[in-house]
Amino acid sequence: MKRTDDCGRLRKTDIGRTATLMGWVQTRRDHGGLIFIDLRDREGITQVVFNPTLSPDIHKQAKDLRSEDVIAVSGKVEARPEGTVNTHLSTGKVELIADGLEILNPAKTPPFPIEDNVLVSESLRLKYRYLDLRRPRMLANLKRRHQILRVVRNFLDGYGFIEIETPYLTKSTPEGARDYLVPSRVNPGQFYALPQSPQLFKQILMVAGMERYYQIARCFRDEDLRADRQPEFTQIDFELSFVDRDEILSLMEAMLTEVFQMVKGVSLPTPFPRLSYQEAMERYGSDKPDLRFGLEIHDVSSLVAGSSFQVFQEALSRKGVVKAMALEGKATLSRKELDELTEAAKTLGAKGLAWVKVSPQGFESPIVKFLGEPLLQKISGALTAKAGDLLLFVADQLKTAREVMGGLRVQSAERFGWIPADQFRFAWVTDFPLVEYDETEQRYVAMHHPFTSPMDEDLPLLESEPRRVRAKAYDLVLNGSEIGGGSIRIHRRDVQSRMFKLLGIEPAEAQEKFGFLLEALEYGAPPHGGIAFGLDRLVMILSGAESIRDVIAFPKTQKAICLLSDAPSHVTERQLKELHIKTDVVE
RNA sequence: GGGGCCGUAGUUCAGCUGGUUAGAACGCCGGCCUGUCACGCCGGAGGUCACGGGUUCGAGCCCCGCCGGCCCCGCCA
Repeated sequence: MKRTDDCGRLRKTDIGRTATLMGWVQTRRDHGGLIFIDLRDREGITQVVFNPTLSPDIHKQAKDLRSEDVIAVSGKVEARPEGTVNTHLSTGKVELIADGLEILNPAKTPPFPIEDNVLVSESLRLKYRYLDLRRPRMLANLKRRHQILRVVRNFLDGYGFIEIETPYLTKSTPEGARDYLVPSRVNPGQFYALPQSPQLFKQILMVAGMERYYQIARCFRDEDLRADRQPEFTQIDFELSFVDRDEILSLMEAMLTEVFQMVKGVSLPTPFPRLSYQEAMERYGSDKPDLRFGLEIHDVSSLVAGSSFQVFQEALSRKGVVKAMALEGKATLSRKELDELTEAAKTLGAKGLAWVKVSPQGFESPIVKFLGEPLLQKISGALTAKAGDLLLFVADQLKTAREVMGGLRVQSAERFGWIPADQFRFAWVTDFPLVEYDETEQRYVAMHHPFTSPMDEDLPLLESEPRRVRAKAYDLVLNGSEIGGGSIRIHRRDVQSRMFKLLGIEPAEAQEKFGFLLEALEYGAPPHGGIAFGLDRLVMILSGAESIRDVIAFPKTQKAICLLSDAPSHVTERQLKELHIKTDVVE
C-alpha cells in the first residue's frame, strides 16, 4: 500500500474518492458490528470505519487493533451520516470506509495515554520521550520552534546575514560559567571545552570581514538546572560590523516583530520600551522587569527621614534606603497572609517587612504610631495609594532593598493574579555597569563579558572609578524573562588590554587565553557588536510552556541526566586509558 | 552546597490516631453490542506501598539513611 493522504487532509471535496492513510491508532470504538478507529499522524486525525457487511475479512482483522498500532488503511472517503459530524476535527465531516488494512507494526500498550491534558510524571515522560512527543501539544511546540527558526533564517537572509558554523570543540576560557570539558586523545592531558557561546569566534569572523554573521548555535554551560535552564541550549547568535547599538536594537525589533506576526499573528508595537539598568532597578527592582503589570517600587527615604521609626532610621543612618510599594486592594490580608509576605521578604534577603493598611478611617499598622498620620498621608500620596491598599516597606542597603522589593513585586503579581494572560511585553534594558565587584573573588568581574565595550564617555574612568563605567551592553526582556543580550564589543587592542587589567587578568594569562583575539584586533578589526537570543526561552514563552523542557526534544533532568538514553554513563577502562584519564571515584 | 514538595496497581490519585484481605477512576484482558467519537453494558486480572535499616505485638502511615523527579536559593560573564 502507498500513502495517498495524511490524516489531517480529507475534506468534503474528497468524498467519493479512494485514499490510503498511514498512522497510529489513537482510539478504537468497537460496537461489535461497526468498529471506529481514530487514525492519527503528524497532521491530524481521521475516523476510519470498519463495516462487517461491506468488508467482513478486514473487519475481522480490525478487531485486533490496539492503541498506537501503526497501520495502513485504504478505502473510500464518504460523508458522515447526518448527526455524526465531529466538529472538533478538521476532517470531521468525512470518514474513510476501510476496504484494506495492513498492520505495519503492532504496539505494546503505552505506559501513558497519548493525549494532551493528562497528568503524567515528568520522569516517565522523559523515559518514553518518543511517546511524549506524540502528544499534540509537544508536537505543536516542536513545530513552532521550527517555524520560528524558519522565519528568522528567512528574515536574516533578506538582510545580508551569512550563517556560519563555529567549533564545538574549542578552548576553555576563564570567566563565565563552568565549562564542559572534552579530553584530547592525541594531546594527552589536554582538554577542549564545549563553547558557552560562540563569542570569540564570531568576533574573529568580524575581523575576517564577514560583516554580518548569524548562527543557530548550541551552547553548553555546566551549571545547575532550572525550569528555564538546560546544560545545553540554543542561541540565535548574531554579530555585525560597522553598526551602532541602536541599529542592532531596531534590526532585532524588526526580526521579532516578524516572528510574532508569523507565529502568533500578533503585531508588536515598536520601538520596544527602553530602560536604563538604573531605571529598571529603581522602578522594578530587577534588571529583567516584567512590564505586564505596574506595581512600581518607590523610594521613600527622604519622606521617612524625619520619622521616629527606629528600623527606618537605622537603615538610613547606615547609608541605606527605604523602599515602598502599594498592593492594590490588599488591605484585607489576614495576619497570617502578612506573616507569609514577611517570610517571603526574609527569604529574599530582607531583615523584615513593614506594612500599613490604608482604610477609609485612616491607617492601620503596628508602626502607625512611629510614622504618624500626616507622614503616611504624604507617603500614600507619593505611591498614589487609596483606601483598601496595602503599603509595604523594606529598609536596607540599596541593593538588598531593591532586590527584595523586586522579588515581592513579582511574587505578589503571581499570587494575586495580576499578570494578564496572552500578553507579550518587551523591554530593552541598556546602560549596564561594565563591571561589578565580586566580594568572594575580591576583584572586578565583567557584568556582561570581558569583550564588552565601555561607553566612550566613561572610558577615562576605567582605572579610577570602574564601578561608574557603563557598558555598551543591552538585554532584551520579555515578560520578565531575559531572552537576549548583547553588546558593542571592544575592537581596539589597547582598550581590550585595559579591560583585562581591570579584571585582574595578567598580561601573560590574557595572552595565553585570548592571545588570538588580541592579535586579531591588531589586524584591522572593524567596530562591531552583536546579540544572542535564547531560542528555548523564546519558544517557551510563545508556546505558553511552563518549562524549557517542553520545547526541547530531548531535555535533561535537574541532575543533568537524559532519562531516555541514560547519559551520562560509565565508560570502559580502555577508553579512559586511551585518553590518559584516571578518576578518583570509588565504586 | 542549601531550602521545599513529591514517590502506593500500567497511569493519576485516595488511604483516618499505627490495627482485619491496601481502594477509586482511567487504562488493560475477556464477553455482549451496526453510528460511535470520554461509546455503552457485564465480568476479570493487576501491588517489592521507590529502596535499605530501625521503633513496635503490629508500619503504606512514625524515625534514620538512601535513590529518583520537580520548584527555589547559591551558581548561570
